[in-house]
Amino acid sequence: MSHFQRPTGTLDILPEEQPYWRHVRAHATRLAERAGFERLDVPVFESTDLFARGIGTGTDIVEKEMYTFCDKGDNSLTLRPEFTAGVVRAYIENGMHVRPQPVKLYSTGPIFRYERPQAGRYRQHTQFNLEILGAQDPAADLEIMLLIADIYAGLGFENLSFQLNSTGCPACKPGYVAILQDYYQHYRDQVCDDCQRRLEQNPLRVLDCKAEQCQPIIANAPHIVEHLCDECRGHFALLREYLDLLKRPYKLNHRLVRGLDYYTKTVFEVWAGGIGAQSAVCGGGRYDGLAQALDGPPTPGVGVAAGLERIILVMKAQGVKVPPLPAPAVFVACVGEKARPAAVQLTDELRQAGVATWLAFEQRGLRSQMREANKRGASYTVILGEDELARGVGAVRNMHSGEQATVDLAELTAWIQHRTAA
RNA sequence: GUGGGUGUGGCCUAAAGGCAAGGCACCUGGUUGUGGCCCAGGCGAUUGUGGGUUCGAAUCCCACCACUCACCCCA
Repeated sequence: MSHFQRPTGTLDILPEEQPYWRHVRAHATRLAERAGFERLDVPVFESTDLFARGIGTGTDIVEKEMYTFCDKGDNSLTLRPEFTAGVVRAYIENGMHVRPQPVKLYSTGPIFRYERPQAGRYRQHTQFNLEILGAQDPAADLEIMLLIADIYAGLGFENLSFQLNSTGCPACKPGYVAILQDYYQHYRDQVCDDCQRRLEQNPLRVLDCKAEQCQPIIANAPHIVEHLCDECRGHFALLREYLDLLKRPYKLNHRLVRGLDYYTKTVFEVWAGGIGAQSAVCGGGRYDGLAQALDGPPTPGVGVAAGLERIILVMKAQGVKVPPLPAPAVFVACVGEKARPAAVQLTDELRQAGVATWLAFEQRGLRSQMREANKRGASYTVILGEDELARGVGAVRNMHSGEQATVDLAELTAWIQHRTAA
């Protein structure tokens, strides 16, 4: 065996896996476009500085997870560790703020983060991403959440848990952080080492600590929703009112804080069971300060990113069926060198007519070719040998019933077309 | 970055210090030109890599690599 292996944390997606991928992508794309989202493709790599400034220099992603390299022009570039920063950059750079607002965009493709792989986590994974730029209305937050919920529902998912919280804005978040830090003062020597560090660097993160000794302290910690400013409180109340109106269940999770700096107001995740410890199948929220942080015009935004590998894990765990790979409609077998030109010609003719056709290569026994036709799941096998050539016909065998007919070569394509039309 | 588990043909699984065995898959034949079931044969492994112990290592020891699960964190 070759000593070449795929890089750690990457995936080969084999042909037999593709039905899942095709189905998820087609479904998500269809629903996104139905809701007025347009596709935006952004580069796989961007200036390192874009992500550092967009995501935040104190975050794990920027601190230790980026694939950063220097190109020959001595520019520091980074393989995108998420979509949002690139999408907002594209919005600003292409002057999309002069289009009718808001702009609703979807993107899909590979994302790169240098992490230790585990169930549902890879160094290269694939996201389906939605963003609404230029809308402050909580109805935009709602629309993102509804769309993502509809995508999961349409895939047949059950038992998903929607987790919702608000993390405030620059006007109220610092006040809450101070209150939280103040509360933790009393328990400084009781919390885990990680939380001692978090209290200095990223205080909100103490809330989703899983260490045993921190649980009772978290349970009694003040809730951010009780310390929001008027604007944030109103926004959050309206969003929840809409969700209730539409009878969309969600769980208010005071401990939900996300790892990226740019989030303001709404944050949410969707959790699925049965796929290991990495159970979030999507995560998102509002980022009203991001465009400005990237030197663009002040532009509110809200979005979500869904991980396709995890979605496919859920599909498998829940036994969701997907359309199978298409099998060839016709297998062209040929006996004897003299029949080959006719076989090649017939194959081309069938394909030009839109019939999925497989041609047997090499000179092999008919038995072997029939076996191959069977294994490939062909509906019909056309046998071309010297007998048939002499009479200008092909022997056409129905591989399901075993019936065999003799058909004029001139009419064969139409004959097959007629019988294989969906 | 930390910790646990696992590495034997393409895939699955035996061999517990003494000839690396079997199943699936693949190829060929049993039928001069007819698939699925059956039967026969064949191809295919320096046992993840490198060292060490031993007369002898898939097996014991060490290191590295990879996979995997979990922590951290996240899709």
